[in-house]
Amino acid sequence: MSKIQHRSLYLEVADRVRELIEQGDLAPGERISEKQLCERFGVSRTPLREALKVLASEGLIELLPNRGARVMRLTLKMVKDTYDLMGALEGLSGELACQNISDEGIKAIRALHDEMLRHYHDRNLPDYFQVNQKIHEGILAASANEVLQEMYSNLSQRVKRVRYSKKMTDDFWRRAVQDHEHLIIALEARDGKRLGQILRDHLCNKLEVASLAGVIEEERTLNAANA
Amino acid sequence: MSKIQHRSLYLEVADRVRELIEQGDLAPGERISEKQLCERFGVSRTPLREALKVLASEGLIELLPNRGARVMRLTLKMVKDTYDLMGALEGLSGELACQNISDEGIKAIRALHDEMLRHYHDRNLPDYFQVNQKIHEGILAASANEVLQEMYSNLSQRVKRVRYSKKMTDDFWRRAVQDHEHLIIALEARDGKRLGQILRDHLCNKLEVASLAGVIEEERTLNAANA
DNA sequence: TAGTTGAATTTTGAATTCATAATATCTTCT
DNA sequence: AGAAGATATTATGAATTCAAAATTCAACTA
Repeated sequence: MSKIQHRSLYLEVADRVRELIEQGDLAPGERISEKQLCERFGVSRTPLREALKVLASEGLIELLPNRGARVMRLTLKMVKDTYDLMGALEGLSGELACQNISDEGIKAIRALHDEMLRHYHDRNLPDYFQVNQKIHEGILAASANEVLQEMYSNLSQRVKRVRYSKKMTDDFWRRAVQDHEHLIIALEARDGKRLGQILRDHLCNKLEVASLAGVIEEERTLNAANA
Repeated sequence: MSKIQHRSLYLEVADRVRELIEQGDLAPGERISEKQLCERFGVSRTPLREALKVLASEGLIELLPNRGARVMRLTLKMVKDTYDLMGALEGLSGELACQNISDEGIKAIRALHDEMLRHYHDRNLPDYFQVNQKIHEGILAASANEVLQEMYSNLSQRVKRVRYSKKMTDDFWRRAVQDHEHLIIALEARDGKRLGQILRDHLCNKLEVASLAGVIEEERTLNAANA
C-alpha cells in the first residue's frame, strides 16, 4: 500500500520554479510573469504567489512591490560572500563530524577518498567532482547538525546555477587533492580542530570563485542590456 | 514631504507575528488560528497565509498540511545546534572584520569594550549584556558580508525567545570578560585567524545553552501535556 | 460506561473576483 | 516627426468565495 502524501501546491510550485532557475530556464534578472507561470503549471495565482514569497525569503528571487518578481541577480561579491560562508559552515561540519561520526562512517569517507584519488589519477574530472562533493556532503551529514545542513543547502542552492566552471588548472587540482589527503588524515585521527581548519581553508570554493569572474561579468553586461 | 513607502501587507503581518512569537504571546507548540490572527490584524487570510509561509521557511513556525500552523517548538538539541552555527558565523565575521574594518571602526569597538568593562566592574548585568551584544554586532557589520549578516540574524531570531537566562555565575562572567580582552587585542592587531578562533570558542553562547537546559525541559513537559 | 460511527461545524487549500498601481497605447500639440 | 499628456490595457495586491479536509459532538452499540 502506498502512503498518500498530499503535498501542498505551493511547495510543488516552489520546487518547479527552483528547477527552472537552476536550469537557467529563468535567466538572472529576468522578470517572472505570474500569469505565464500559472498557465505553465496549471495552477491559480494564489499558490504561485505563496511559492514566490518563499523563494524570495530563500534569496532566489526578489520581489519588487507592485512590480512583480525577478530572478535574483548574482554579483561577484555576493557569490564570494556566499562561498566564504559555506567555507565556515564546512569548517564547523568538520569539527562536529569528528565528534559524532562512527568508525564505519569514517571508513565510508575513506572509501570515497580512495575512489576520488583514482579519478584524479585517471584525470576524470566529472567523476572526480562528483565524488569530491559526496565527501563534503558525507562530512556535513556526519555533523549531525540539522540546522547547519539546512543552511548549507540553502546557500548551495543560491549559487548552484553558476557552478559551471569546468576549467581547472593542474596546479589547482593537485593542491585540492593535497588538501583532501590532509583532510582524511585529520578525520581518521578525529582531530576536529584540524579538520575544521582544513575545510575552512580548502581552496576548492575560492578556486571556483576565481574562475567565475568571467561568468558573472558576462551576466552583468547581459542584464545591463535588459535594464 | 513624507516618503510613501507602501510595504506589502504580508511583510507587515510577518513582522507582527514575529513579534508575537518573540514576546511569547504565541507559545511554542501553540496552534496558530488563521481566523483569530486575521481579526487581530484586520487583514484577510491571503496576506496572512503568505506571511505564514515565509515564517515557516525562516524556521519560526511549522506548517502541517491541512492542519494549520504552530509555533516551532525548540528542542535543546536544536538550540545547541543553532548556537554552534552562530559561533562559526561569528568566527568568520571576526576574520573578515580584521580585513575590512577601518581604524575608526576599531576605535569604536574599543570604546564599546571599555564601556562593557565598566558595566562589568559595576556588576551591571543588563547594560553589560547590551553592550556585549553591540560589540558582536559591530564585528558582524564590519565583516562587510551581507549574506553572513542575513543568515546570522535569522538564526538569532529563531532562538531569541529563549534568551531569558539571567543567571550568570561569577566564574563564567569573569571568563567571558577575559575572552573579550583577548578579542580586542586580536582585533587591534588585525589578527583575523586569532579573532576568528576566539569568537568560535567564545563560551558566551555555550554558557547560555547550559543554563537553558531548564527552560527547554520545562517546555517539553508543557508540550507533552498539549499533545 | 467506554468506544465507535456518522452527521454538523469549523478550518484549511485554492480559485476567483475586485481594486489599485504600473505599463502601454493613442492623441494632441509644437 | 517627436514629445507630453490622456486613456486603455495589463499586472499586481488583497478580499472573497468555493471545495475539501479535519475536528467536534451527539447518537448508538456492545
